[in-house]
Amino acid sequence: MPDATTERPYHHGNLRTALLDAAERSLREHGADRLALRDLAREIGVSHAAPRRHFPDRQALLDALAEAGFARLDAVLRSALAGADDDFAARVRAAAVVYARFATENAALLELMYTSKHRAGATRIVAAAEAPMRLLAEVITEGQAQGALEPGDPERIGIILFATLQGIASLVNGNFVPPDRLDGLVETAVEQFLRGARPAS
Amino acid sequence: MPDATTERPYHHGNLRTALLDAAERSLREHGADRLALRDLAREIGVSHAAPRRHFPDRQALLDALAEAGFARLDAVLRSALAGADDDFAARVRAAAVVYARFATENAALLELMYTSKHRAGATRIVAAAEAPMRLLAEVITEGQAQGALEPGDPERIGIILFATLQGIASLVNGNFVPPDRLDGLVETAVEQFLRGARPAS
DNA sequence: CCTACTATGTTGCTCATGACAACATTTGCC
DNA sequence: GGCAAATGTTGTCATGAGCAACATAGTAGG
Repeated sequence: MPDATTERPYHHGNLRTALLDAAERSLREHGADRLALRDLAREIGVSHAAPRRHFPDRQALLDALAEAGFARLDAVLRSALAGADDDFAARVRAAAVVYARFATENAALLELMYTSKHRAGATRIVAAAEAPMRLLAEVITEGQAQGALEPGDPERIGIILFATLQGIASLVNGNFVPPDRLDGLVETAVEQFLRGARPAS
Repeated sequence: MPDATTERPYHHGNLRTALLDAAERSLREHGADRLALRDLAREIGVSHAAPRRHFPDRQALLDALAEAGFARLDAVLRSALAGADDDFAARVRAAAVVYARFATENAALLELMYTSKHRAGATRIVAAAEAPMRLLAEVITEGQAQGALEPGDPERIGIILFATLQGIASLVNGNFVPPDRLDGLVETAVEQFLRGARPAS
């Protein structure tokens, strides 16, 4: 019987979600290294072993966070593109700005997302990453159709754009470049990209 | 008195270096997460508390590894550039290829190097990173002098090149892109960079 | 030489965490 | 209603980080 005052039913209801939420906050505040399952359990008010019912081990939770991160990134990008002009340059700019913002506002999460190395079972993460990458590739394809871009494998070109943005964000997140230079760098990168990948006149 | 057979003098001689070496191997084999000071101590044959005399805590060791990593990267880049042609495009290509190789052959180390977030005292790492960045900027400056590049802050342009390469390596290291595409991507990225940053004709 | 003094290692703790097992309570389905 | 699967709980173990007190080895003056 639940205690009327503390209101703690035996079953939490949706511990999994609560864990992911708490984990994301912890990630943001303290980084992945200091994220402890037991902390989350305490914070939520369940026993220290409860998380195990939803995530076999710590890494599984981190993987789930990364996976969700890519989904969110995809959503954010899609939303930005939906609101953007039809002009190819404008669309690339919009995507780039949004990506950069997402990447710097969720630095620790980004790290998690791209740090799948050394785990065999990162298949889900890689799959989740395909959505935003395909999205970029689609934008590229549009650009090629508009004649703004040289022909060629759109995926390859998209990957390079993706990589450039990720690299810039990574340099900012690592304090190698002051944050106030972010926008300028992204802008220059996009300009160069547009110039470098346009058809030979 | 040292035991003649086990040959273990009370003082190791240069534990610090031994620790860094062992740490780098462990990093390469198991990743930063599973790097344990006690493991290193065991492997080297000293007591579990010995590392503390050289690194106040685990993070300090990781920081030292990252710092050394940037030094090595700088050396590798310098060496590649020293052996490269005077031609600007050739120099950029050489640097890019070497960077990409270093980054993918030392994936876990690279991660450490760029993951200084969330630590206040990462000053040394950031400082160490300046060497290779300056090097890139110098190459850019040369290119501008040769007229192969548009004028403008060489640092900014160098950062973008740097970021692009880092991003590509990161995507490969994270298994988001198959390793055999690395060379092609780097090449394309360099071509686009050279086209995108050259002076408006 | 011999005596501090400092650097470097060692032993022995404490504490936290992840992982696991055995048990308890719900929930839902037949 | 009753049984099986979910979901939580308590208890335990192994491991590692960090700290303190102690031991040993170089080293620098006197």
